Parts: sequence; structure tokens; C-alpha cells
Amino acid sequence: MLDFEDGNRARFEIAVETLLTHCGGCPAHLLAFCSDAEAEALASLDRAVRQVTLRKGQVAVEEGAPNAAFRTVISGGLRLYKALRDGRRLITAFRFPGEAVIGGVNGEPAPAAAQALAPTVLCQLDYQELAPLRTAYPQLNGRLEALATRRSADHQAHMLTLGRKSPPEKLATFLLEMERRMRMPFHKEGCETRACDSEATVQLPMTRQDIADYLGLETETTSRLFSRFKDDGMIELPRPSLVVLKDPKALASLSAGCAPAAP
Amino acid sequence: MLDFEDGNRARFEIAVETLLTHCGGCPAHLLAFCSDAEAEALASLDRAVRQVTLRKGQVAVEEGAPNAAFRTVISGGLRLYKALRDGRRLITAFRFPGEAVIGGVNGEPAPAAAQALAPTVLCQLDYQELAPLRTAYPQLNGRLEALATRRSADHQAHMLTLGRKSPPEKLATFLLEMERRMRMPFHKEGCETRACDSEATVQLPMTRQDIADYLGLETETTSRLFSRFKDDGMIELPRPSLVVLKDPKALASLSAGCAPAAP
DNA sequence: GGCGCGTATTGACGCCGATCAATCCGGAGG
DNA sequence: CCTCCGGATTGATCGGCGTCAATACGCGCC
Repeated sequence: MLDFEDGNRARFEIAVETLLTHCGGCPAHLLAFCSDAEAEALASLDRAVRQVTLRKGQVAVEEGAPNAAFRTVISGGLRLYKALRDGRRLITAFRFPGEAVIGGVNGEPAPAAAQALAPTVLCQLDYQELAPLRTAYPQLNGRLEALATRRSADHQAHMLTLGRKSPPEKLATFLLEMERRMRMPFHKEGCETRACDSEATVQLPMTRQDIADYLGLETETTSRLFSRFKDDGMIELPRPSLVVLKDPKALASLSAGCAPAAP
Repeated sequence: MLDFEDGNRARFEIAVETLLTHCGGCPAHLLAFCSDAEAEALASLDRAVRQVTLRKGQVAVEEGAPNAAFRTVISGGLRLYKALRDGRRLITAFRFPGEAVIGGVNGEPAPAAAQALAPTVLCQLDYQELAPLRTAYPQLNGRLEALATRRSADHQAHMLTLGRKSPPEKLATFLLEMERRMRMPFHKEGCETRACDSEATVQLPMTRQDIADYLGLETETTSRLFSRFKDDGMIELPRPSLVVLKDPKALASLSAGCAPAAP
């Protein structure tokens, strides 16, 4: 445990400052910290903040395990998933740099496993260690609550996708979601007005199987849908992992459930 | 706005006391307040806590509306749902007495609409009014965060159901979930050890259409599954809204995804 | 450069759940 | 008591997605 009476205080100040200020320009993901710029300062917070490196495929959190840490992705990416006894898997979410993994606050079991999509670095802070920060900096509580509430809203949106959208609508929704979250450095001009009207390029750091397990589909169906979207001119596929959204409006219309999804 | 300098303070004390203590024996639903026993005390908290009465079918919250209130069901029930443009609907959750409806903390749009399943009474507290309570009683923050985190976990569990379970598995999961949440006064003996091994009776306060929209199925499929479960001896159906779980173990096995779901 | 494995794609087929349609049931109201 | 009406059930049919199977691709490694 940490207390504020010793020399650690200064380090906490830094950590809290980071937690509170870093994401001013990042409305989508509150509480994201451990940015590249501040990684050094945080790295010095041994014990309070641990940096964890994961190999591709390595599991950072097991589903159901007591998961007493707040984690933020620094680089790489995570798939969060739940599994049935017979091996069926559903990916509940992906997490990319700047995004946090919550769950298991009061020693509760982790609702989902977290596995590295690729070599990944996490910033990890035990909830236990977070406690003194909460009392010292009450604003943190609001941030954490807002983050959890936002997760809840995101999950509800994805439940709509899983439960009521057709496979093409699911894929369209997924592609637009990825475009919004990744925002590659090029093709960015026309995308500043929230919705992406013009062409955009998206790098997909996960496999077709992952996408299928995220959307409640099978790999073959997912692959066929990519091909169909390509044939229909809605996307281009220079590589399986690189998607150019040629017609974002058509995708958006599909995603919203307006058009009856071309047969 | 409320402040602590005036005579309202005493009323806040009561409200906070209620928020903090009422649900000591209710591990499943933190922060549930406005119990029958304390309804009177809370009713006196005009402005801070409003009691709202809804007719059957009345909408308390519109999807996407600025939703600045924390709500708790006192009596009746709610369906929370999202809709696509063409009318398709997914019920993301049901809320029963003692359960809270969160979402839209910082003036964000409500992630789902809330509609009364039956005549319903809600206890409603604007987040704005909650703010002073937060600073005065920091424990509240943890409760609210834990509640939001639990919602996130629940939603992930339901995502697994929506995305990866077969229709029979979905219905089995639903029936067990309802049994756990409703716990009718009779048939309760054998059910105290968490999992319900023996027979249990569940009252369903929603329609087949609601169940279908909750599970990502169609009404006819849902109805057929009820019939099949009855034929297989897993349930009895004295009335469409009353289900007797004759073989909870079989249902649990279905729900967990062990058995390949009898054809 | 060529081998080998994991991933992606394409093909063929069958089943199950969505869809359309008809009937049944139970409660409210006349 | 009968009618009416919304919800529930059952029936018949169809098509899309899951499933099994084969092939293509791409990258690392030797």
C-alpha cells in the first residue's frame, strides 16, 4: 500500500496529474493515460503503476479471475472475450492505444478475458493503489464512473448490432466503428466533421475470425461479406487487413438499418 | 440547485443515508434506494428526489435524449431498448423494483429508451442534484462506479447470449436469469444456494415480443421454444406469463453451452 | 528460393429460424 | 352471454447463414 506521508507523494501527484489532464483533447476515451509523452514519468511510478509487456496471443486477464487492476493500452491492442464451455467465443470489445480496460472493481471476477492482438504494452494500476488517489483527487471518481457508464452505453450499442442487425449491417457497422477509432494519418481531411463522408482507409489489426467472433458470425460469412462489399464497390481490399471505405454513406445507411441490405 | 447552507441539509442527510445503507443486503443491485419502507422519507425530498408514475407503455426516457437523472424502479418494471430506423427493436435490459437505470451522466444522450412494462413508479434524482451529495459523501462515487461497472459486466454477459448462443440456449439463459432476479415467494426453499437445483416458478411481466426483442429472436420462434421446452418436460406453462422450471439443471446446461441443444 | 503453416477465400449443401398466414385463447366491455 | 381485440400459438414455406470441404494466399523460416 501507498500513503501520502512519505516521499511517494510527488509521484502520485504526477500520476494524478496525468490521469486528470492527459485526455482533455480525447472526448472519446476518458482517463486514458500513459501516453508516449508521459510514459517516462509514469514508468518511474514503480509499484503504483506497472508497465506490462505482452506477446502476441498472451492473455493479460483471464475471464472470471479476480481482476484488481485498471489497465490502459499503450501500444498494440487487445481483444476482450467471453467463452462458452464448448469453446464458442464472443469478443465483447477491442481495445486500442489510449483505451482503458475496466471491470472487477471490488475484487469481482473479470467479466471478460483480455488477450493481446499483437505485441502489446499495458499500463496497469491496481485498484487498491488507486484508492488513495480517489480520496485525494475526487475528480477521479467522476472520470471512472463516466468511463464505466460510457462502456455500458457502448455495449448497448453493440448489443443492438448483435441482436438485430443482419450480417451485412453488422460488418458495415464494424467498419465504420473501426474507421472512427483508428483514424489513420492519411485520408483524414474529409473526416473531421464526425461522420466520414469521403474515402477513408482502415487498418484492421485483427483476423477474420476475430471480426466474426465480435459480430456473432462465422469466419466464412465474414470473408464472403468482405468480398461482396468489394464487388459492390463499397470497399477496396489492397490486403486483407487494409480496407478502403469507398462509399462510407452506403455503409452508414446499412449500419443504421435504413436500406434493406442488398441481396 | 441545492446547497448545504440552507435547511435542505437535513433532507439530504436522509437521502444520502438511504443511498448508502439501504442495499446492504442487496449485493446484486448497489445503490438501490426508495424501498417501500423509506418511500415516505424520500417522498418528502421534493425537488431532489422526484417520484414519477408511469402508465403501461409510457416512455420515461427517450433514446438519445439528454438524460440527466438517476432512476430507480420502485414498483412495476421497465424495458430499456434501442431501435433501428426501420423499427427493429432490441431490448438491452429489463429493470425491476430495486434496480437502477443509469446512463447519460454528463448530459450525454441516453443510450436506450425506458418504457413501462406495466403501471410503474420510479424514483428519480437529477445528476445535477446528485453532485453536492457526491462531494459530501464520497462513498457514493464508489457505489455509482461499481454500479456502472456491474452494468458493463451484465451487458457483456448478454452480448455472449446474443452473439453466440443458439435460440434454445438463449431462452434457457433468459428463464434462469429471470428466476434469479424475481425469486418468487413460493418454491423458494431449494433456491437459497445460488443456483436453483429444484423446481422454481417465475412470473414473466413482459410479452413474448419483448422476450424475442431481448434475445434477438422473433416472436414465433420464442413461442415455439416455450412449447418445445414444455414438451420436453423442462418447464410447465400454467399461463403464458407463468413458467415453472421443472428441470433447472437441464436449463443451466443449455445456458452454459455444454449440451448441443437437443434438436 | 522453396517449403510449410496459418489465414483468407471460394464452393456446395442442408438446416433452422425468419417470414407470411391462420387459428386459438383469455380478458374487457357491451 | 356474446363480441372484440391483443397476445400467443401453430402451420407451411423459403432463403440465408452455418457447416464441411477444398483451394489460394502470404509470410516467416530454413
